[in-house]
Amino acid sequence: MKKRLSIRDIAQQLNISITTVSFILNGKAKEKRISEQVTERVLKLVEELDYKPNQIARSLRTGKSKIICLMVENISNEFFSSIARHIEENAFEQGYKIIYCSTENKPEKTRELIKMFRERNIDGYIISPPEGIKEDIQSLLEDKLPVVLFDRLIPDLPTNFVMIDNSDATYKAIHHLVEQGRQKIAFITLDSRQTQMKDRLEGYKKGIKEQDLKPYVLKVNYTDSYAQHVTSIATFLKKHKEVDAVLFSTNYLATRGIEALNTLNLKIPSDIGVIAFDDLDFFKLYQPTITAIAQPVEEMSKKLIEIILKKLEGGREESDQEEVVLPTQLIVRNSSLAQK
DNA sequence: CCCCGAGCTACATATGTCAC
DNA sequence: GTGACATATGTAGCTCGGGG
Repeated sequence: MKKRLSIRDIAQQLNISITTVSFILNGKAKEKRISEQVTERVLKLVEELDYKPNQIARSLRTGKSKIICLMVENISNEFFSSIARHIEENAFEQGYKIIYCSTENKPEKTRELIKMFRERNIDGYIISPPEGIKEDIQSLLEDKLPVVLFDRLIPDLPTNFVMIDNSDATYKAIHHLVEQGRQKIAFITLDSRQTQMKDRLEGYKKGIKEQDLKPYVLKVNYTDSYAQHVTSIATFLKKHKEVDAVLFSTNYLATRGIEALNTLNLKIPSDIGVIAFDDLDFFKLYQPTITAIAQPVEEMSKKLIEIILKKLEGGREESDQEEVVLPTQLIVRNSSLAQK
């Protein structure tokens, strides 16, 4: 069995100490006043032998892994994957790597993932938490591990977070639909106690109440399949034929909802107006184009990584909690416009 | 007193060794 | 067979020695 090259091999081959090699590889040659000759010889040999420091050993010594985990609901969702992409890029620039994983909104799976990350000495946690993991997050906080939540909060647990103004987002959407002459506006959402879902519902209700309209709300199960969602939405709309506009609380409910409208042969926007949450590429390309509530993905990502790095590098200075709430933008397209 | 760099140790965990 | 103790792993950070 071939043994992996270690820093010791480099040192022995050049007849210098391990420490010297370590200094040079960590960019401290100047600071430690190591001669240019030695520095060069080390770098050359490292290159020749293609030596790579053992990250496990390194993290054993330093207690740092230079890895941040990003736990999202579902990495295949375009919203989360584009957040992930931006975070990865920002982290990479700072010498950090990202590990993604999907919680699937399951507390048991999330718990196991957090446990695994702790055992692997992961430096920081960026999490969009499912319900039921308050204790786990709390224990991370107690151990002074850098944690930032995003997309949703855990009620009664003070943490760093980056969010959007969910209630304002749906409120503005209702306002726009009313402006376009819609009067029977339905809200299709998840049966969920997650804060972002509660807030989106609240914004809807506020808008409806202010306009003195009748609320139409459908709550579907998160765990239901694609087909089940399509059926539930179609059934709901068949039952409430007077509905003339639909606001969807997530991007996947919107795509499934559009499919439901197609099965019912309802035309957008003449029969029914549509607004989706999140600005997916699909909504720009679909005919008619779909009006969408866009989250500031780039800014959210930037903030997230900024906060986590600040906690990471800033030592243990008991810096206060960072609470960021960003505005959304309603991107008006054809699906919500008034009919002449 | 400075410069260069060698030597030692902590870190977490698994496996080995030895006395009983 | 069991429990106690020793050793090995790769690295970074600190201390300090030796030569000038």
